[in-house]
Amino acid sequence: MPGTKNQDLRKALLQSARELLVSKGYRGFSLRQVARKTGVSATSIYIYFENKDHLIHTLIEQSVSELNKRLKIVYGSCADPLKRLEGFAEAYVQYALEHPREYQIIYLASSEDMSRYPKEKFRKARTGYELLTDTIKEAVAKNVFDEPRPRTAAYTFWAQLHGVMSVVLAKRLDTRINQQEFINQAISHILHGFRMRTALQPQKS
Amino acid sequence: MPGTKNQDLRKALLQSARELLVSKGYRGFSLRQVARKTGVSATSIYIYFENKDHLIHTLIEQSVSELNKRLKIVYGSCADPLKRLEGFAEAYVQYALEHPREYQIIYLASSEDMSRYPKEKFRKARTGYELLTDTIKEAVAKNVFDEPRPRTAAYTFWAQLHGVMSVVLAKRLDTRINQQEFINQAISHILHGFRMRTALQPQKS
DNA sequence: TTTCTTAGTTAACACTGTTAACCAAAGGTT
DNA sequence: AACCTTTGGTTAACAGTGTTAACTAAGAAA
Repeated sequence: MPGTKNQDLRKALLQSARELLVSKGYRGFSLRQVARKTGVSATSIYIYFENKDHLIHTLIEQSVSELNKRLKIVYGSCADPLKRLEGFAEAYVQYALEHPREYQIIYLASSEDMSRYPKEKFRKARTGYELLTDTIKEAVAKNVFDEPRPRTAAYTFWAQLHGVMSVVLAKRLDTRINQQEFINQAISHILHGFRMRTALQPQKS
Repeated sequence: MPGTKNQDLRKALLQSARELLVSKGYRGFSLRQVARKTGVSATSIYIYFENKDHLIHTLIEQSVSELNKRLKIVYGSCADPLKRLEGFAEAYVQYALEHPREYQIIYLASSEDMSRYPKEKFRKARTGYELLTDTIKEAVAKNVFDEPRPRTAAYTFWAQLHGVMSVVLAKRLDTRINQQEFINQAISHILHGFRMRTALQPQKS
């Protein structure tokens, strides 16, 4: 029935897809299951999405904008750049812990086996970086940081955070290490790494 | 022919598998292709490996021990703990850049869709962490670091490095950012984050 | 010589993503 | 009203996947 607004089915497919991805993981995720769950034939998916990768890209896009939304809130509610940076880190971590599967698929896009993540969506993903870059610039202006390349620094910041969370989510931590403590220590280290570096050279033995 | 030492075919399978994984990526990797390339039927693989995951685990194990070998060299050839730490970072980065596909499959093991990476192989993977932990302890002893939990710190160090390299390899960097410069800055930040933290609080505006 | 084990095979199952061919309902045009 | 075209969906099929079951041939052991 062409009567039904096509966007309805599209949304339903995305919803089913997300639920399946979250419950079964990426490996156990198939288009045919998505179709079955939605009560529609498998090929209908191709009316709304170019292919499997495109569907997943759309899922990722949603997750990214959810994460960015949280970052924007922090940005708007924190005046001090250093505190704001800390807030970014906490929001990021919180999102990753609350939605581990979603978080992981965000970074799935890049595992190069996946067809290239489209430029346009990539740009959208970058708004988070821009908030971060601005914050770092502010910190530099206030002489809290000494950072010649704020944009690069912003990427460094995210990259380090991502590494930490990917280790946590992969449950690759030594069992003797407390997870929350690990995260806290990592955030502290990361922030500390951005501090004014007077006298970089340590005392030689 | 039972005459052929079964380890020969096993090795040949692993070799084909590695080449395919490197050339086609994880997505385009299939057991049947491995078998075809090796000139054997697909089901023969199941004589030497429990299943696809187990084959990949073995590949990962090899890569991990290659990486660990490089780290051991650094460990043995660097007296100063701080320089050694830097050497670890460089060796790690170099390995990731030289063998990007291999590096990526190491971290593939954890993407949780994959069947659990066996404990025993996991332990082997930890020898790298131990070298690192020792080095950090040394640095603490020399009063270069102030680190209450060296083991946690070691994980933090790897996690951050991993984040950096995974961003680089996923080509997720803004085109305006120079890759090598990004890596260098990241390493510098990471090391800096471990430095003695006297006067942690910044001047408030 | 007969039996047993080993290393390998082929055939088959139940899936997968994706395409081609088809169909029915709705809308617009004459 | 009658026709055509588009839209949103279907079923059937293709080529490929991981994995299992049943089988076979070669060598070792009895």
